[in-house]
Amino acid sequence: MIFALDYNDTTPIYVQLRNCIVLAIGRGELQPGERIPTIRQLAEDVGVNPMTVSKAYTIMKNEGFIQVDRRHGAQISMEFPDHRGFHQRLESELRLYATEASLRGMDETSFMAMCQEIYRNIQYRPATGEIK
Amino acid sequence: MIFALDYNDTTPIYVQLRNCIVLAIGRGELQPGERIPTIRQLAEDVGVNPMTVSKAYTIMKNEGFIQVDRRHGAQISMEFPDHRGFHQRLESELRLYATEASLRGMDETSFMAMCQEIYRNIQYRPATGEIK
Amino acid sequence: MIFALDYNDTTPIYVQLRNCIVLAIGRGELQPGERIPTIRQLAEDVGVNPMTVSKAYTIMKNEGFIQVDRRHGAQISMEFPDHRGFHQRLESELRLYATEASLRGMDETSFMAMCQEIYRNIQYRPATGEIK
Amino acid sequence: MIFALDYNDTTPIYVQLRNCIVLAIGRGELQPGERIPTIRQLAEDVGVNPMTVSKAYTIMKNEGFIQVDRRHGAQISMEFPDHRGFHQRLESELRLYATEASLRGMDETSFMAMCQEIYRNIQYRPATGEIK
DNA sequence: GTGGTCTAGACCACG
DNA sequence: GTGGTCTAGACCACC
Repeated sequence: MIFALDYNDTTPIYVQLRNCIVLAIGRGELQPGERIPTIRQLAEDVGVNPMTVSKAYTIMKNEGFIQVDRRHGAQISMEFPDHRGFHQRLESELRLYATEASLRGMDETSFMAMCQEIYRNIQYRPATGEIK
Repeated sequence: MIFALDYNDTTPIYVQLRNCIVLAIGRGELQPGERIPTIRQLAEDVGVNPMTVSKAYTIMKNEGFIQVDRRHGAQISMEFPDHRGFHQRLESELRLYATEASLRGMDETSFMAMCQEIYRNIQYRPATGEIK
Repeated sequence: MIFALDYNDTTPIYVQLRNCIVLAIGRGELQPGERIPTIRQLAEDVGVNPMTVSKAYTIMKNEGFIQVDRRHGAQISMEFPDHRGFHQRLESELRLYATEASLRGMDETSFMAMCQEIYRNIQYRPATGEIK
Repeated sequence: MIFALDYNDTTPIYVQLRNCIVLAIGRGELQPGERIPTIRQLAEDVGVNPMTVSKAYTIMKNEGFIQVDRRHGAQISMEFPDHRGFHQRLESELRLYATEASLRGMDETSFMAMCQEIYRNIQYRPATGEIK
């Protein structure tokens, strides 16, 4: 597993790791139930401090993205239940970005096209629930 | 002018201030060309150090949201030209949030409805006519 | 006489005024010996404080660009003798900009072409001394 | 690393620091990829407040001259991409200085000679080959 | 250890 | 009056 970390970015490394894994699930590269490397292994692979990976795993566990089993290491969760406050956080972030896009001249059509194109590019579909 | 600052949030105060002002423009509460408080005034209003407000004004000036006139303090820009790299930043942020929404079970219809509802709630519309 | 002042620029207004007049001489719009408006007149024309124009006139007088005569107001100098330290200042400023241009990928040919094109666009030629 | 700061100059210290570093890159004294002192170290070396150095680093980071790595401090960028508006700024500055030089009697030959001599003195050359 | 943020208070140039 | 700069010193998150 290899990730593109940007040390010049102010985003903390452990958040970048978390984002990379979430995006990898979205792209279908990581499947629900799939094992992910141990903390030490991943730390070595991407060349960061194990503490940093540990922090990333901890928040992903808290967010419900991964399951940590002492015997089997960690694996991607089988499903991702709604997380407290996610809906609200999503709304407030979307509002901020939509506002900036609008101010900078992006009209509704372009904005919606971008949203749709991005959403449809996501490979992951929930295992439960019908696919529309 | 009163803003809701969250000191428990790790987001720096000056970024929170910047976001509040961008959102206020989007809501139509701040009009292009309208004066905004002086650094000292806003600092006193929200109870922070003037340097913190100054930093917020500096980045908003660099981003093109406000103009700073040595004589009269600052005002909202008349137009907001595209900013270096905004489109790319928007895309990568949207992808991250869309992915997380999808993982948590939000289908395309719901996601698009949310995006549209948020965009349509923005009051600001770019000036497309002649200068009055 | 009308100048394009940029209040959003951090360059002091009186320096902007000074630069505008120097450039106007270079473009041939202001001729050596030509009268320029009184402080009050120019202040009214461009809409700034008379103190600001006064400051601009003072430095231009010190730099040798204008002559201030109590009876006739001010006028463009007939010649512009070398000013203490100008050569050194020119060199150090050119070095800074040339360096930045080089770092950003501008090669010698492009840089020299730009310098020549700019110099040849200057209309003013000294009254004394042969034209080569 | 030692810099010649001029406290009588109105140019802000952090801009002077920035200019010193840009010039040092141009002279080849600082190589792309090379580490530069930590904020605290440089602050101590030149005898200014760390916040002043921090501001210099921030603008150099924004301008693309350095990269800041949370782990190891800062280093000179490997390449210096074009910066928004630099070309235009260069042109307007060159025009102002070329005009003043012409007014003061510097003919085209002398001016071009000076430009060329300065450019050729720059040691830095953009990497055009493969990455070693 | 690093850079980033914030404060309190001072001084300055500008207009 | 304004914004801009600088200091001294503190605290924080990150690694």
